[in-house]
Amino acid sequence: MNTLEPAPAALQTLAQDFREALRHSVYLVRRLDAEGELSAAQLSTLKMLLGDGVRVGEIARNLGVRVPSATEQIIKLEKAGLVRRDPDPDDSRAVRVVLTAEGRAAVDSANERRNAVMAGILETLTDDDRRALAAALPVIEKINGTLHN
Amino acid sequence: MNTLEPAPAALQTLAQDFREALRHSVYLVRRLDAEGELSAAQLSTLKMLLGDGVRVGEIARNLGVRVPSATEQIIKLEKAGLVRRDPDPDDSRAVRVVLTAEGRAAVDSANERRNAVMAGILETLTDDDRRALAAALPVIEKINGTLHN
DNA sequence: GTTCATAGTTAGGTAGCCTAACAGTTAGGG
DNA sequence: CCCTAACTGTTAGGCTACCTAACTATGAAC
Repeated sequence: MNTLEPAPAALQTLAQDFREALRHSVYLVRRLDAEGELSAAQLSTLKMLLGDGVRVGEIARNLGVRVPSATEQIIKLEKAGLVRRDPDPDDSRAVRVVLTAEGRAAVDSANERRNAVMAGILETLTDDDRRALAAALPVIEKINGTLHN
Repeated sequence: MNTLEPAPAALQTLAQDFREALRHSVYLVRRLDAEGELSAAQLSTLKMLLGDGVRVGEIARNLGVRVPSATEQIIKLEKAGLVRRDPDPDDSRAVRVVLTAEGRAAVDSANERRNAVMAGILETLTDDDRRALAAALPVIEKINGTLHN
C-alpha cells in the first residue's frame, strides 16, 4: 500500500511465511500438550500463579481470555487440588487464586516433561540453526507483545 | 541428562524459551483468526486444496487431525459452497475434495486480510529484527516438519 | 467368494472459548 | 446516609474443533 517503503513485497512475503510457520507451530504446541496430565490452558493458568495470589480478572487478562473462561479453568484446577481460592482481604468482591503444593509440583513436572520433548527436537538441529532460532526469539516475543494492547 | 553434550543447559534454556514463545504465539494466531469470515481450521483446510482434488484422509494427515475431524470441516465448507466432493474415479470408496470458485476467492481474501494484519505488525520492527526473523523461519519450519513423522 | 484392510461418515462426548444475565461489593454524589 | 453506577466474579447456555467408537461400503488377497 505504501510506496515509500523500501521493500514492501519482502514484508508481505515475510508476513505470509511467518504466519504460515506460526500456524504450523500450533500443531506442534498441540502435540507437546497432548500427552500431558495438564492441558495447555491449565498449565498456562498455573504458571501465572507462581508468584503471590492472583485475581481472576488478572489471570484472564494475562491469558488473553474473558473472565468466565478463567473462572472455568480455575474451578477445574481447584477440583484437582492444584489451586486454592482465598478471599481478598482488601476487597471482598475479589478472589485471590494461589497455588497449592500439589499445584506447584504439577507445574514443575509438566514444564520439565514438555521442555524435554522440545529439547529433544532442538537437539536434532545444527548449531547454526539453534543460533538463528535463539536470535529470533526476542523478536518473536516482541511480536507477541503486540497482543497486550 | 547427557553429560556428553557440549552445552545441555543452553539447550534446555532454548527449549524452554522457544516453547514459551510458541505458546504465546498461539494467542496471536487466535487473534489473527478471530475477526475473519473463515475459521483457522477452515482456512487451513481450504489452503490444502489449491492444487488438484485431495482425499479426506490426506487432508486429515496434513492438518494433523483425525479423519472424522476433517470430514466435519469439509461438510461445513461444502454447506458454505466453498468446496465440492467429487467421487474418485479410481476408487469408489474415496472422495476427492476440490475448491469451488467461491472457495478459491475465499482463500485469497482471507489470506490477504491476515497477511495485512501480520505485515502491519512486522512493520513496527527494526530491519535487524526482520532479518533475524527471516533467518529463523527455515529453522522453525524444520522443527514443525518434525511433526510429519 | 469369504475375509481382511481401507475410505469415509455418523454418533456421542470433551475442552475451551464466548456472550448474557446475575449476585455481591465498593465508591461517589446528592 | 442511601442510591446509583461501576466493578468482581459466577452461572447458564451456546459454539467450534477436536476426539474415539461404531458403522457402511468398497477394494484386495488368496
